Amino acid sequence: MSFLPEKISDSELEVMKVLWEAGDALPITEIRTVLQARRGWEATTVKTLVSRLVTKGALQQEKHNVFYYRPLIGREEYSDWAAQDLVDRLFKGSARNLVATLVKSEGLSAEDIEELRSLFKVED
Amino acid sequence: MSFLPEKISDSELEVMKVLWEAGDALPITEIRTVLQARRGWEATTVKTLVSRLVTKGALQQEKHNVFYYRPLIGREEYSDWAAQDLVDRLFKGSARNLVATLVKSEGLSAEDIEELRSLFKVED
DNA sequence: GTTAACAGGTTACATATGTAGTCTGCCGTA
DNA sequence: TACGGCAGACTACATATGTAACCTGTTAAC
Repeated sequence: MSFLPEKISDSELEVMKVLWEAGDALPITEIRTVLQARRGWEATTVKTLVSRLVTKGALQQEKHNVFYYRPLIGREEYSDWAAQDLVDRLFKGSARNLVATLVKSEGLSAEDIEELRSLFKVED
Repeated sequence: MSFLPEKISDSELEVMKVLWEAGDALPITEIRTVLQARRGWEATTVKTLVSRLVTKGALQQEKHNVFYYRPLIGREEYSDWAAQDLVDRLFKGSARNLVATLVKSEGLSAEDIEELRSLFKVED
């Protein structure tokens, strides 16, 4: 159940997102540029977060001219884990309860529901 | 969107759960008894967590012979918020994506899916 | 070739979190 | 009525997290 070496913090997650979006390993510069624009973070802040992620085993360093960083955890994988974690912590382990909550709380539009119905049909 | 005064940490959440389950305000003793059994926490640990929750505005103290603690945030309310937070942070703001993930990741049993279909019908 | 910018490494520092101890006063029981 | 236990208040301390500066060496541009 735990392909997650350690918890990824909120700020660290921002770094992961940049790499997931890129779909490829990136050098620090690239990551920094995105996060400077997106979050206003200083270069050193980004470097710290990246280092911590490497230590945690969430990123891998690849040496070229300069280090490139590659996610060792996929976005899907992480999202699945986070969803399951939420289910376990707050929905008594029942994914159904979570979905019911989303439906009731208007988190889903009519179109969403339409699309989900087809998803469910596939599952039959 | 934010009826949550501040973030509730994992350990603090355990305290909230005890009160949510009780469905009523409880004195420290009661909370401590449950968490000592459930998590092996010392009395002072429980007291610290309760204090922090009061400071955060998640619990209210009611003075009787002794303080009773009452949740100011309901479990439903918190769960809704946490679900939405997850959706925002990892599912691009689309609850549909989260549900799709749960379906794909086998988090839902055949019976779950059956029941959800009826939920969706109600939503029509 | 001298300088400006940046990579990589190290250090910093405040707040949050997990976990718990001390101290003081009251209250119920022997 | 003396004492043991617990409430409430305060303090403690390590690790995690958010955010960033400093230092040193390289590299690219002038």
